[in-house]
Amino acid sequence: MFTLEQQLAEQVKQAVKSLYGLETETDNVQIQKTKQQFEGNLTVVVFPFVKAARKAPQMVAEEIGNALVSADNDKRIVDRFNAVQGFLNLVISPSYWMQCLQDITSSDNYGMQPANGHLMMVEYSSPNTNKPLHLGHVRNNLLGYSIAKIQEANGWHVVKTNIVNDRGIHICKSMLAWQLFGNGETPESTGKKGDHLIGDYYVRFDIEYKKQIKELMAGGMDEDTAKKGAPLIKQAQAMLLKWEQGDPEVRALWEKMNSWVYAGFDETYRMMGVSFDKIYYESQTYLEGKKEVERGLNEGLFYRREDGSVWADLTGNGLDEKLLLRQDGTSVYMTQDIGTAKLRFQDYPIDKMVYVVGNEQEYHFKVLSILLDRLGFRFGKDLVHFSYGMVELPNGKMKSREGTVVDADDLMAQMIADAREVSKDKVNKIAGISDEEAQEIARKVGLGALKYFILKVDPRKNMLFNPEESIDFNGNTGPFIQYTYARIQSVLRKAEDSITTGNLQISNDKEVELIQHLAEYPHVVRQAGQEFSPAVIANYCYQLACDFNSFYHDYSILGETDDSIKQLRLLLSHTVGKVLASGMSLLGIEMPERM
RNA sequence: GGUCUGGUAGCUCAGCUGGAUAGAGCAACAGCCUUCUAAGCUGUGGGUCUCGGGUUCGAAUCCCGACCGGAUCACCA
Repeated sequence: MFTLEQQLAEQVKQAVKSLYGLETETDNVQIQKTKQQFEGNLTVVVFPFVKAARKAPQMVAEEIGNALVSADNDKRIVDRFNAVQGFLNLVISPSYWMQCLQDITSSDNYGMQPANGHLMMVEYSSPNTNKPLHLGHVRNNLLGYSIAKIQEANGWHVVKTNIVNDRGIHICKSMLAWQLFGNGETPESTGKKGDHLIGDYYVRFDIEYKKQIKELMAGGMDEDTAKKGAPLIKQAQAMLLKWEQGDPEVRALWEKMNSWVYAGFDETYRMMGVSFDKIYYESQTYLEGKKEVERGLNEGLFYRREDGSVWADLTGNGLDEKLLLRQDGTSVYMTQDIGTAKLRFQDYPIDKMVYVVGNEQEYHFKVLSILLDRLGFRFGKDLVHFSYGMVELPNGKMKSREGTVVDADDLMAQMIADAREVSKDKVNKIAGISDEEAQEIARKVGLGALKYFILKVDPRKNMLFNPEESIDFNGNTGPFIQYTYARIQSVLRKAEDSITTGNLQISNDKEVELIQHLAEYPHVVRQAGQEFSPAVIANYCYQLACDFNSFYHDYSILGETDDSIKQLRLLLSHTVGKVLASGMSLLGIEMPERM
């Protein structure tokens, strides 16, 4: 099936050929949506043909317009036109639009591409196990989940994965602080989520550590020596060493504390509505990475310095030299990522690997790509680093240690509470609704507001979040779109017995605009996939909801007396609801049936 | 300093593969509920698209330069 644009482009191509003898490609025919202030649905820009025609733009537009209008009956889709300078505004015939609406309505999985037989793995979230998730992770999780959904819609078989950074000095710090100051506290004994409890001890470590540094410096030591020599950091490093040696006591403590954290993360993920098909743990992949580095060393791809550390020379790639193994033989971030990549490609027939990681790590992924390629992994060269921007607060970046982080659990709870509060102001809305249902609606709306707020902005750009100002529920927001959907469902519920399969009749421009908008959905999904941009979907849904609300305000659906007009409006409303729900689901946003 | 990236209304953001008079939301102001859900609709005000050159029929959009901001260039992750 050809799109309207494709059909028109073909016709313009023919017209230009017969009128001016100019051979052109349909790709060169510029067609855009007609601006609001002119009559028409689509506009052909005729400037490119002016030269060959040797006529004024206005004249060229009119000649092409006439050719389109006088096309054979079976091909004729242009009802009439108007030409404004070099712009040929086309009014598409109502019969085309009605057929279009019916095609959209009757298609299953409208906007979704058929399976392409390829597997894409999307890595996102990737938390450290020493503190709870914050707003930065929220953006990562929402983007990762949405990208996975969008690529699925574009025909990929997607495997969502998570690499948990469960080992290293950071978790040892929490473990040590808990051992020293914890008095055996547990999530059960404190009523705290496990990740928050561990986070508290991570902070506690830092406080005690700073105290020691201060004391040492008061005793005349310089700062650097104090930082390196403080007993606490020595103890933490000793603990890490024991961990690497497999010391049973340390391992047992580590297992216990990580299990608390995972229970906490699970709860956060569940509330956020994200999930994974396969989770990797760095404690299980870093050794594989070391093996690969050793192999590379033996094959002469890397080199060892005198101090025993192992490096990759990337100067030939325009980069620097990169450390792969420390002089004590322990692995670094890069080593682990190599190991993780290897295991993943052993586990799955991956055609495309996507890493959803902040733009601060662009250098890292550039290097990873080169190293994997050098090690002979065919997937290395074209791995995708989906690099997104930071979430900034009014006074800059979030800093864990300065207590300026916005906690993910708190934020979601706050959003839901706000949504509950807002709905209380809406009296006489939904009579006789149960408490549970009201809470469920508040959950969808609160989370919808948060998710939309984050996903509507271009992922590549940094975005600002002001904790002082609550996230809106009016205007260009998730709840606005959810509300539009709920309204539609309300109408459809009431219309249930008056839906027939009678004739359809278009009766105004707003209906046409809506159909035209609906027809763009598959293209929007494709574009979002190509650009890795949930924002494209979000903006589309907003526009569609705007158009529908305007239509809804101006015309009665159930009150329409002409049955064929009423049937068209019902069908149109139904389909708008369907597409809105589909689009929002690609953002991981649920739609309430009423609100 | 090298590399990457951004600068559009008071604020948050669209638009950026060149097209008509640059769009939304929030905030401000003024209207619209005995009628399908007012979390809605309509209107008013608000802009040297950072600045300067260039490319062309046409530039917020492409190119060059400047200024300002952010990221990165760790034996951190």
